[in-house]
Amino acid sequence: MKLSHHSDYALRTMIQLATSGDELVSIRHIAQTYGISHNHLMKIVQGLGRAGFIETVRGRHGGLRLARPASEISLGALVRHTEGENGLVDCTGCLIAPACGLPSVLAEAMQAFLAVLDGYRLSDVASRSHMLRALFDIPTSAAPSQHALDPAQCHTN
Amino acid sequence: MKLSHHSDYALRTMIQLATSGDELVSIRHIAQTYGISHNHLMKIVQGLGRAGFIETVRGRHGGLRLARPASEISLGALVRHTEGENGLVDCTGCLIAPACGLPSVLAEAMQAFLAVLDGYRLSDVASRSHMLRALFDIPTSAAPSQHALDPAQCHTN
DNA sequence: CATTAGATGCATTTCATATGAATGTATAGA
DNA sequence: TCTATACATTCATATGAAATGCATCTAATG
Repeated sequence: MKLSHHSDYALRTMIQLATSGDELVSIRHIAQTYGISHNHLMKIVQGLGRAGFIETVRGRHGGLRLARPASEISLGALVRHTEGENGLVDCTGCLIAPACGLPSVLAEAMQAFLAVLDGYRLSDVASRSHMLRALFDIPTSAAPSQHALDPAQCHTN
Repeated sequence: MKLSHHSDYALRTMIQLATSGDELVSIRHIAQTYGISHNHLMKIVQGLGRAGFIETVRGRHGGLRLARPASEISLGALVRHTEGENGLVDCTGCLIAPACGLPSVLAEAMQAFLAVLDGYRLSDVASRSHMLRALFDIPTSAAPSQHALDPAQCHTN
């Protein structure tokens, strides 16, 4: 059982945007950061845009930014969006479907999975902003939009 | 996020074996029940055998049966086996891996998922034995647990 | 010893996913 | 206004894991 690359890249994109604050970041730049296909990321971004997670700005100097603060974006909502809401198994055509107790158990397990993610927000997984900015090669001058609190505070470990 | 067909078929096989009691059931028969590839199911079965979930009997009138009572087989253990124990994402090569908070959150969610499955046993999802026996076309005379009767019933085609 | 059924390795096919290419649309700046 | 840049959209292609098929081996039964 694996998260699709689609979800993986969507989450990484969101982390990069969270770290970049109000700065616009281009799809090309993000794709280069992770060494993935520009075209592929484009489609993922469109999904994120349509779902209201990010804002996209066209034209020269365009790019992406979060539509809301990272602290207001639920990881559960993100994963629900990127993974779709379909069940873990497809029982259509299965002979024993009417008598099978599996779907309900799997649905319960899936709910538990998503419930954990609902308890975290984007800001929780992008909390090491100092380290992340270094990795993303963001100049420290371009501080994350809101108040710049003590960078030492960001370290969670 | 989906369970692999591999897991799906493994679980279905286990349900059929649970419903068949001590009777040996051939791989061919199970494959025909679900309309899937005999060869494919063979490999899944081998995995279940090596992991100690089932007993396999070679030779004429051979087949499969559960290695332990269905009430002692945990669904969590089964899914852990069929899905492997690898994480939901592969972070090797990801630039931000050292600062990324995602893996730990996903691991926690996965644990919650498996914890739910650990709370159920094979017998829980195969509990509608009367209905299942009808679907599997198991004669009601062949009681769920005990001895075999009519040898003619062994032939699957 | 012939038949049945699981064990195993290898080749092939299938299909969702990922990638690439081409074109359209919107914005900024010279 | 013109050009460069960047997101939007559609269609075509490539890739890789999963599934399937085939051949051969081992084991058990009558």
